[in-house]
Amino acid sequence: MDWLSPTEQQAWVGLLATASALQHLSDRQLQADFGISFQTYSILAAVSDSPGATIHMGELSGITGHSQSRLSHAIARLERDGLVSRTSCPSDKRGVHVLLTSAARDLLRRAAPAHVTTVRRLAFAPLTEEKSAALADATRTIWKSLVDDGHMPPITMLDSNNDS
Amino acid sequence: MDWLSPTEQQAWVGLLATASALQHLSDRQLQADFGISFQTYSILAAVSDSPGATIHMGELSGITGHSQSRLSHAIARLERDGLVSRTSCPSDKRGVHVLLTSAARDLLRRAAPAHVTTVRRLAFAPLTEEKSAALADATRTIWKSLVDDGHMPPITMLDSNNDS
DNA sequence: CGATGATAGATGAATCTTCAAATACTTCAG
DNA sequence: CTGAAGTATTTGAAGATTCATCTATCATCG
Repeated sequence: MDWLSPTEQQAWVGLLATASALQHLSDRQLQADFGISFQTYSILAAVSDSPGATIHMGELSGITGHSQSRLSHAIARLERDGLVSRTSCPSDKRGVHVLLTSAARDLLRRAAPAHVTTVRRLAFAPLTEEKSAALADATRTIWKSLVDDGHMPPITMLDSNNDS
Repeated sequence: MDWLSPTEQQAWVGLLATASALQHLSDRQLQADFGISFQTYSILAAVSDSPGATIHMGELSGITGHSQSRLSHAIARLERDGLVSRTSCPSDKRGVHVLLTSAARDLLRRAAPAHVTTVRRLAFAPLTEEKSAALADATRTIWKSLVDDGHMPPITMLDSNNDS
């Protein structure tokens, strides 16, 4: 039985610790400046970025990586707080369309720049262009392998070809 | 206002999504094969790896990245389940030493190889040696910056003194 | 058509995490 | 030596997530 090599162990611990820390710090910033969690921001951003600014629960669950149940509870809270609305999908009445309210669009417009600035400062300011690319490459490679093995669904943004 | 560059955006999404997926899958494996969560494994491993196989709550909190409160609750559950014991530190009676029970040492001995195998398979099998090193390097660089800015405490394993 | 099995989502209970105190001990200033 | 301030940890309640289950809809086939 062999343990991980020193490099692998650093990569493993570094990956988990760094991702967790960055998410935590982003959360703190969003919470402090706009009173919303990172989760809320991610969900709203995902809905906003989808064509027609509306999206099925299932797709949203895939994009955000949340379980259906978790997403359902989260969307229920967002609906209660007046940030999204749900409408039954006309073509498939089992499905549900999630739609941003104008309050949410407003919030997103105000929060996005500060959030991007925070991510830049915390995650990318210390990295050279090459290191950022290497990070993107390594994580994309792992993700692709997870998708190929059927462990995870594909994420458009992480597909091998670059876009703009 | 500028958004992230395509590379940065891929690195950002990739980092968060990959870390979350890997942790989730590791958790599933540990849960299925040994009935313990990833969190439990991490805590037990951290205690086991510390000199004397005993550690203060505060240090453990730093190593695992959990808040003190969360750790306190988690350790209480582990104690209830017979995996750790707590003893008051003799030199500073505010402090608490956490100690593994023999059941926990046993569990860890049995679970470690399978866990390592899972991590290898999911995270490092698809990566070349260079990509693993690049991942370690990028995350270490970010972590160092977070430490320098006072956002996070240093982690010994991520200190820069190693290969590279 | 009506039964069968799959899919999308919602729900409640149990579990876990977070947040704001509370407790207990230590340190230091006066 | 006393009290004030700081440190290490715990606690309880509120909020979030998970797990198993439930409802409603769809798709297929006889």
